[in-house]
Amino acid sequence: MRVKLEDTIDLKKIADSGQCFRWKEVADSRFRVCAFGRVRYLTQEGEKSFTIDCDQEEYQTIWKDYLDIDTDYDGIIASIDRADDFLTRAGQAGRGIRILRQDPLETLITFIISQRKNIPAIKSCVEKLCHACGSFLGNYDGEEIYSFPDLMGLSALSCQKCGGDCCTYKRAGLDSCSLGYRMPYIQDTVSRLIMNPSLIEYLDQLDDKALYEELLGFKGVGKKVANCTALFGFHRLDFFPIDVWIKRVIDQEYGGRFDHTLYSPFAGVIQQYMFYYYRQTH
DNA sequence: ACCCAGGGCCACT
DNA sequence: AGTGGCCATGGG
Repeated sequence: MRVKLEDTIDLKKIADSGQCFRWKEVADSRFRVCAFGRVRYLTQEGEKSFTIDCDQEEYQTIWKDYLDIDTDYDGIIASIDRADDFLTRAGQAGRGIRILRQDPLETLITFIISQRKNIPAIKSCVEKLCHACGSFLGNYDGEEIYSFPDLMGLSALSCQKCGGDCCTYKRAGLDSCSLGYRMPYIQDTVSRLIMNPSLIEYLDQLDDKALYEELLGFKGVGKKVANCTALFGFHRLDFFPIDVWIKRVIDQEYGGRFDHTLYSPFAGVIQQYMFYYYRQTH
């Protein structure tokens, strides 16, 4: 079906924005997206329109929320301080980026993995993890696609028999999915969630401050990963993750100090524009 | 071979 | 509260 919006959407920029790691451009302007155990193709039509291969009902119940269609991103760009030259340019460059409403578990695990990896390495690591303990969804573009594993699948990571380097990997012909020293972090997080199945639901209803503190309680989750998880996995648009790239922006463009609270409650959106723009130009 | 990556933990002050 | 060494792995 074809979708027309009031607001701008740019699929390529979203795919390159570092918030999601399972989008693949399979042809010009055409993206294969795997989320919520489904595989769909999104194709850019105009700057405010795209197509998706699903019916109206599925779009309304799943993908409209996922793509955060109800948030006015052009309005956020319009609110950027014109006196801030860098941010004005970043906002223009990033027009069309949206903050996806991604699955909280997938986001948490993925950003624990992300530490000390570049984006291509994160992508290949996540794909290995999906292949090792996700569900087979079908063949697409000549590739076997697997869902991001649920808690049951992830629990294979701490299989008692195999002591972590699990039989699931052997079956998939993989080693430890390149998780490296993050393996025990993931295992600990997964076991906490299995012991408390309503924990995600609980986290979701906390306010920003309380959510942040709770996220910091997971092993392997520090300030940066907690910020990314809150922003991308719980759609808390006011979180402002500071990674090596944003640190460079702040140091080189703002003399070491940038007050993101100026853009509350959308500081996280501003952060995405900075991140995207700076990476495009350096 | 080399450098670094959407960092966090732990042991020090 | 702030700092520095260390961590496992792979992409460029």
